[in-house]
Amino acid sequence: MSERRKLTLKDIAKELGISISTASRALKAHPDIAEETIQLVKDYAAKHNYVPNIIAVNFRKSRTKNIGLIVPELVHHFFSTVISGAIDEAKKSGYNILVSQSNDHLTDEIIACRTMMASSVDGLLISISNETFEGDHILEFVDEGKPVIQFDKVLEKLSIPQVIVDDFEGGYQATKHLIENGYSRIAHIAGRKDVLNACERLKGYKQALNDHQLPVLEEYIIHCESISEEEGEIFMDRLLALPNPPDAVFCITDLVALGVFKTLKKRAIRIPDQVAIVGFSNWKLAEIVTPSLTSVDQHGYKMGVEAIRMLIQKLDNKEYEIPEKIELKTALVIRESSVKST
Amino acid sequence: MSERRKLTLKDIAKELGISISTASRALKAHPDIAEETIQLVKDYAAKHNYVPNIIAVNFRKSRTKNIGLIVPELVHHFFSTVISGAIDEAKKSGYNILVSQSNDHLTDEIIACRTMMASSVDGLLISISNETFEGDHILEFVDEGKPVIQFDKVLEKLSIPQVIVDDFEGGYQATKHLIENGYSRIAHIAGRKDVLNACERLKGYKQALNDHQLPVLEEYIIHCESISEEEGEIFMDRLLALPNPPDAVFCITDLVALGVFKTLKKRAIRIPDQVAIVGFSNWKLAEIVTPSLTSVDQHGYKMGVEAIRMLIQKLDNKEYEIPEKIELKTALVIRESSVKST
DNA sequence: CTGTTAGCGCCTTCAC
DNA sequence: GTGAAGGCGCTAACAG
Repeated sequence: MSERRKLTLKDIAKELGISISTASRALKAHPDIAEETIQLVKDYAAKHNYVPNIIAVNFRKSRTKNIGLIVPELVHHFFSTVISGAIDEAKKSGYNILVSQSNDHLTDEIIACRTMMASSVDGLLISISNETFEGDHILEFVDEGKPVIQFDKVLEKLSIPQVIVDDFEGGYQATKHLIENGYSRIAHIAGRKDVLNACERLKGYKQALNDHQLPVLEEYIIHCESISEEEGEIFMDRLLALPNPPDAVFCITDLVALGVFKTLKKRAIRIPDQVAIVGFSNWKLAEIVTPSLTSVDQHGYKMGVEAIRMLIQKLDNKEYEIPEKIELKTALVIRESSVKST
Repeated sequence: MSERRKLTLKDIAKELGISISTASRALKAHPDIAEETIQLVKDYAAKHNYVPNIIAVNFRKSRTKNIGLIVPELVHHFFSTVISGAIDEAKKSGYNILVSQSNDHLTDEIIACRTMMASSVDGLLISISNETFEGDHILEFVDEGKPVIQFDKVLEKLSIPQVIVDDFEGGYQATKHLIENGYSRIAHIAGRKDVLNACERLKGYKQALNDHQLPVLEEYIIHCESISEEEGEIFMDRLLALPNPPDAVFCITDLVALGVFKTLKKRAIRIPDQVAIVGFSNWKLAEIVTPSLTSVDQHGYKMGVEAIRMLIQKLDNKEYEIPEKIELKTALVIRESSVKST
């Protein structure tokens, strides 16, 4: 079993009575090595199953073939989907994905970045935490000449390429869908004011109302802090307490929508006949709840794939133009929670 | 900005008029270097923020400080929880986690293993696919002298250390709980006969019935193939068609339980008054469904932590004994689906 | 066509 | 207390 030392080029060279470099070149079928030498070496290598020492190769080429990937939270349907896409795509080019999480804390994110840097990944994919408003720790990568791609949650001012979803469009579509299905008093339980994605969704919501001659009412817009189920419950209660309560709610994310469900059920308010709901992200739970939840899909897998592609193109230094920003279209998945049964 | 070449030991040595080896030793505060030299070097290094080239260090030590982690499916609540624990724990010892997935296919698993091997991880954590009954691809790691730890879904015959959950106990507790809550005709929608975890849960179920003088009825036990929501629906229908249908169902996993929910709701059968349900894994969905689902928690995060600990102990070659098998206890999380409202 | 040489950056005997 | 030298495994420029 173990401890048979791995075969090296040196061993092959000695055994075959050739030089190390010839052996090296033969294995790569270098054009000016004799065909028969190539065969000789390749056969020997195959027979003794020679495997090049990757650590040495990487050292020589000063790279690792590893790509760092930092997300706010790993145990999260959307992000795990992105990771899944990133892994599958990276594999195709022989890259590995090294995952880390920030738990939505800036300090953790900075540590994760430094660790990634220390372990010498060739490049980085990052989706920033809710607490990240400065990106010096991210720029350190760029300063080292390592490419970085932001995805989903991005820091606009960094001027680092990004792969995002069209949150504005998503918000617009969700709201438009509600309007077209006969709802007119549409509230929005929004995200944090300081998070870009949330702002875009809010803008989309407002624009859709405007485009359909509906008023934008400030009392219909409530901003979350923790983006939790509890907030959904509480804020829905608050909305219902209004003199003129809404007949539909567009929620910043499915989890919040779930809280809204709870409040409505507790009060025996029928969904979608009395109040309609649309979520965002299209988590697994959207299909599970009763009634099932209409939600805006963000194409997480695709986002992972595209982000990796962009990064690998930069790494491999292909000459053709690489777009600095990819904006994926959202897809509204219409289910029961937003379509009246009549 | 970029392209300022990184500082090396050589640079420091030249600058300070000392030799490379002295610089190297000084940075590690080697005992027989003069205190003042140490200060000199350390100060210089700090001032010019010298960072050792990890790739070179790893090459020298022929290791990577990377640990491979292969799961059947990344986008899966339980596994992402395990990964999360593994990452957090590995970080503490300066190890990185390199994630890959098999999609529950043997071929993909083999490829993932080879890729991991090629990229030279120092060790491997693996949870096998449903199609894995031979483990030569896993043994290749061991042959290379790289430690491997199995977790959750393991191949018993490999005699490779494992971290698992006590599935037998989980099945036993779930069934016992149902019995104690007044249910006596308890069915089990089981997993595949060829998957160890599923067999253990089934054994636990049977044992609990035996211990409480209840008969084990073959018609109450149905084996899944794909472990899907659809199967839950179909099999529940089948169970209800029995002359003497069950009054409770213990499901191999929460997803299957969800299918059971659907069938019961479709037929307007009240949960848990007419039929009780217990799931397994305690996914997020268990708290979300109505009524909420009683489920057996597998402590995924802890499993990730323990598996990494075990592996790192092997890597760091600590001399004290390392248990070859850690069996975590399950925890029954009692919710509404299994407790009569009376 | 093939071999020699010179590193990549770091660590570690072995001398002095 | 410090330095010189060799080598980890592989690649590539430079000679023949």
